[in-house]
Amino acid sequence: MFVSTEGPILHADLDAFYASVEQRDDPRLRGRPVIVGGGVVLAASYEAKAYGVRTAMGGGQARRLCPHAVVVPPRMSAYSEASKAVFAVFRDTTPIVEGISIDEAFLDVGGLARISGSPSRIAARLRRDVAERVGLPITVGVARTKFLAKVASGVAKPDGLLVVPHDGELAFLHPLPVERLWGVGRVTSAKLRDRGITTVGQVATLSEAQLVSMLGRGAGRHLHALAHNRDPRPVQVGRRRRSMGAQRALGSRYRSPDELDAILAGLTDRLARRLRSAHRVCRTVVLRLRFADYTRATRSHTLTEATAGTETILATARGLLATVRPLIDREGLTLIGVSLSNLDNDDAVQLVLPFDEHAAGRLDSALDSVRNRFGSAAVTRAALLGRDQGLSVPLLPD
DNA sequence: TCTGGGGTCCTAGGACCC
DNA sequence: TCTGGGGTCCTAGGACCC
Repeated sequence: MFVSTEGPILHADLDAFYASVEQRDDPRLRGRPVIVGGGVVLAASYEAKAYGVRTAMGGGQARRLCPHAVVVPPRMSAYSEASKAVFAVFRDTTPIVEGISIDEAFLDVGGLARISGSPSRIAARLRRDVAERVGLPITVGVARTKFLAKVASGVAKPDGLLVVPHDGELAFLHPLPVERLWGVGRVTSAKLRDRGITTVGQVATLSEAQLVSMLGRGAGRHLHALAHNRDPRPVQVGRRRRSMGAQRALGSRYRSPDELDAILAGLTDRLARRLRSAHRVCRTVVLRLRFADYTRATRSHTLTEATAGTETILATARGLLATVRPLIDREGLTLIGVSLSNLDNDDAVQLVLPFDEHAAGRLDSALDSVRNRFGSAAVTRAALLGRDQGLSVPLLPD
């Protein structure tokens, strides 16, 4: 993992990504309101957003708001391909790229000044390159920190470019509504507004202790730092996925146990294939449920050995499902999902030592020999699995 | 307004270890 | 026998993001 040390930072965010790809690929859709996804809105073009259509809105409501919108089914492979092309442009701009999702990334352009010009010139060229090479509109925010760059792109959308100057950071930040802050969603926003706090500047007048008592330790500290424009997080290259999941909405219809089992098997099979093609293994299987009243529940089980085998994962998921039968019968299931976590590389080396009373002492010498063979960075975790398994040390090869 | 599918991170209690 | 502090892992739930 490579971590940069300097700014400035660009936040590049494709506009109405799925809808823009549809408009790019079908000229008849250009200039018209486009909604991707029928049951639920996955993306809406800016022409549709003008009528109040929003991502995650129910399809019925979206069509009522904008009856003349063109509704198209999603084409995930087209979006995935477009995303790869855009990320290639990002990496031609700077090697320090941190992908956040399919349609946005942070780029550290510190140190590029002599080669590529000022950050605003770099950002303008990036926008032009994405338009020319991929044919999509993209908004770029430029600032000294990740957080501020992200806020800037949000303010500049769509098809915009906004640079926050060093001496104008708080003047830019403090008048904004609290919902602009990354990490302030429905619940946090309601808690703040209940106390009459609506702008970032007002958040900045509160002490960290006040925010922590209002929102909890993590969120309170986070918000306090952001309101004072403190964000030391570097742009990180090569972050790896920490979990992988698949889920399916079931509607309100009753599903027999056999039907549920078949759905579970389908989800698990898909997921295990994805896991293997990513050359990863998992150790924890999580069953996700959502009920008719939209409450949620999860059940998880952690295996002693990592696996990417469909049979092992399915058997674990079935075991978890069996424990929640009564809950399902009582509440009515509307969504079922499986998520895999505790991921590792499938070529991680496992070093197993026989267990005895001297094992803990021997572990140190074993680790030393492993460090000598693979380098010190190779040792990522040491776990005592129990007497039967002995000591197991999963390793990442160089 | 009745909500898809994919993720991240945090919290908190309990088990277990030193 | 009772007491303590510190750490990791597992499980479950929740907020938030795109």
